[in-house]
Amino acid sequence: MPDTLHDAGAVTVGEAADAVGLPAKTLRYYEEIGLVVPDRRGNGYRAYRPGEVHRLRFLKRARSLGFSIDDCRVLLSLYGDPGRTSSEVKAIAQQHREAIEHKVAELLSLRDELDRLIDACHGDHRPDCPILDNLAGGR
Amino acid sequence: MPDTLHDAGAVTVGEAADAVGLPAKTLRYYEEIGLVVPDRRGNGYRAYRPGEVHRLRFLKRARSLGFSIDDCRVLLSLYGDPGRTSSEVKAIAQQHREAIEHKVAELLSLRDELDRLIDACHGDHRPDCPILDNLAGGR
DNA sequence: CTTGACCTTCCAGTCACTGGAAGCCCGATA
DNA sequence: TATCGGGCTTCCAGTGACTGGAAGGTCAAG
Repeated sequence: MPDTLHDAGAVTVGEAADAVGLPAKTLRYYEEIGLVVPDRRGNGYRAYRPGEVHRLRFLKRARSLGFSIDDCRVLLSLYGDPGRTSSEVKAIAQQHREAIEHKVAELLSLRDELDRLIDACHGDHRPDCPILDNLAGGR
Repeated sequence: MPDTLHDAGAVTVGEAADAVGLPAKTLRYYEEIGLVVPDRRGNGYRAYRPGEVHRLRFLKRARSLGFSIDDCRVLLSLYGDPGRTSSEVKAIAQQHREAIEHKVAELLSLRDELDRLIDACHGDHRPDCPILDNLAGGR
């Protein structure tokens, strides 16, 4: 576990995972797709430095807000770019917000349609069922 | 295209797809997973009979209501089972409704959180950005 | 020296398709 | 009869974002 002089402050994938609250598998996946690429120790073990752990935390938070991996890639690069503008960041967030809003509208419409079918179905021991009738009727 | 005496009323995958409004690829996929398995003509072509086209329409409608393929499998089997009870059907629909409701709640919570961040961000040419700050701060 | 907990890579599976390649079949035209 | 175009066949791979598992290397402790 040392290499302490060479990899000062660096931690293994398991330690980084515990520190951030993501599975180690996910960290390996993020490396594979080039999101957070740690150094390696002499034995081949990943060595996450504090900056990379920080990026992982950033990623975890962004993912928990529903941003796609591609969005996260852009957000991370903006985060690391002193020449960014806040309008670039805001645009991504707004686009994501609209996508969510759109999906909510879809789901609410589905829910309402299901509610109508569920209300129409007595739900007893008999076989006749307005839900199946609707599915079969296709309309 | 005949075989008319043997496969009366049966249509090819393309014709069935057009009739139902699903891509032919999807019909082949539904056969692969055992949802709707048509006969074959002498030349190997799929032969969808009216009953199978009907099941495909049922599937299309159920999928458009957001039911999973597994749900659809059960719904189809209930549809074809005279001994079913409407309560079985209703239970599936209610479970699906609750899953949708749950997802809506999640998305609305995400949306509200995004709204707060978006409102806090002035969105101009300057680099400082509460959205990035929040992602980086993790809290 | 062995145990056990790590770590490594690679492969497969998830869900419901979708795209594409290679090749067969059929009706219609030249 | 040759061939052309369109539709049919199968099989393989990719999507998003991981997740599970197998086979094997590494390391500190007992």
